[in-house]
Amino acid sequence: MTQNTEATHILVVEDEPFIAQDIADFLEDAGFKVQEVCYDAASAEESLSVRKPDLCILDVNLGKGPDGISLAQKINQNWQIPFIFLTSYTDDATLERAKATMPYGYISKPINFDSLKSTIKIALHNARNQSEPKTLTIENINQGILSELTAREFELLKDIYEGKTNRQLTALHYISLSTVKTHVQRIYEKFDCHSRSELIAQIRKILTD
Amino acid sequence: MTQNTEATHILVVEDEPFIAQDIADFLEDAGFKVQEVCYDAASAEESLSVRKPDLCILDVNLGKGPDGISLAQKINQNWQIPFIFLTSYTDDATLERAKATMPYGYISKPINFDSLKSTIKIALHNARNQSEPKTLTIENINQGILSELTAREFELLKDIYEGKTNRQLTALHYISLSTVKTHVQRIYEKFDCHSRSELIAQIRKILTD
DNA sequence: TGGAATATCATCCGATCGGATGATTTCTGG
DNA sequence: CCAGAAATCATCCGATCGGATGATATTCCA
Repeated sequence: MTQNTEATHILVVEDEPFIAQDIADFLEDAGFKVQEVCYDAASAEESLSVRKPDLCILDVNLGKGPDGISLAQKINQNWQIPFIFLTSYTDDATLERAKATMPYGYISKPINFDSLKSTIKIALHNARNQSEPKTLTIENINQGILSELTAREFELLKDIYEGKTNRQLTALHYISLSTVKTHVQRIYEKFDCHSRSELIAQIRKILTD
Repeated sequence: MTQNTEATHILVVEDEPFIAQDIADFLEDAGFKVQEVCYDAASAEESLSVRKPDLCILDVNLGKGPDGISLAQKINQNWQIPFIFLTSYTDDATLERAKATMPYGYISKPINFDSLKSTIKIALHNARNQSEPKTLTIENINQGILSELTAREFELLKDIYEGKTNRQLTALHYISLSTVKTHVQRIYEKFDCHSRSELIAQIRKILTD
């Protein structure tokens, strides 16, 4: 039950090598795979862009350079990977900044490894069961349909999703009614549907999974 | 910043009186209001039904009687209050059960009060910023529109939201096309809109706030 | 450079929709 | 019991939509 078919990859970002090694050792013992141990935000970003871990453990304080919180913000922006903060002292101002990044957990030093393990498992579980509603992007839509939408078709799609009529689309996109209709027909084909409301229902389904 | 206009009320459920008192003392020091300290699940339920705290701290093991995890399930079912688990030992089977309740945090004994405080603050923040998408109920809809929908109109509305055409509605609800159209017109009036897709967009707006 | 993909516009037609109006039958609360 | 709300069905009409077909311009990559 602890071991899945695929091991959970964890990225550890901790500037103190002794502590970093302690954590890494514990994680391996607990059955996780440590993707990498990074001692600063820059190398962590490098590691993140190369291969996405399943979870990150971030020390809030990382010596010189960007701290763990700004790294967390980048994770949210670019990779949406769950992360857990680790910190040696907790002043309220820092905590306020940390809260805004919506961490999946928070562990204060000295580390209680029992807490760490549980927090990791719960973070992974919550992340998996979250299924955050996707945003309406052409990538998300194209993954859910037969043939891919073109950029222009997607532009129209966004407005259709907002309830616009064909006539409104002509004004919004400076094209003739004929053109709108042609695009709409192509969109219907790609979604394999036959009305606006059916289309919207399908989009919603794709976005909410 | 730590102190809001209204203090945060916390319910502590912990069967060991010494530890319970430690926690309560710490919470008060940290600026929280301890609503009550309960030594078992039954009295905790009592306290919950009388007055909803802002957060619960639940020991997983509560001696005899229901444990903290089954209490957590009831909280999810009835009150949707964020809670944090507290536990003295962490066996995997228990952790599996705990994960399913989607706790906002997990602290292992011996308690690191710094972690506890941070975890509480983050739990409260996450709970507040969740804004779970409302479900499509007649109550939620009626709160968002001018004149209230009737039960029948709402039944049709649900299918329209799913992308059904008027003709499909006749089959689904065993009524004539005329009747469907009359209902649909009433719905449009109440939403102050003029097409299906506009209606759907408005519903989505109401549900996602 | 030349074809494929994309974006644009047009015409025609039947289906469906949106809207107005009016009528009958329950159902329900005072 | 009665008035009003709710649900049902009908007819008529113009607007819009969905679908088919065909044409031209632009862009972009091989």
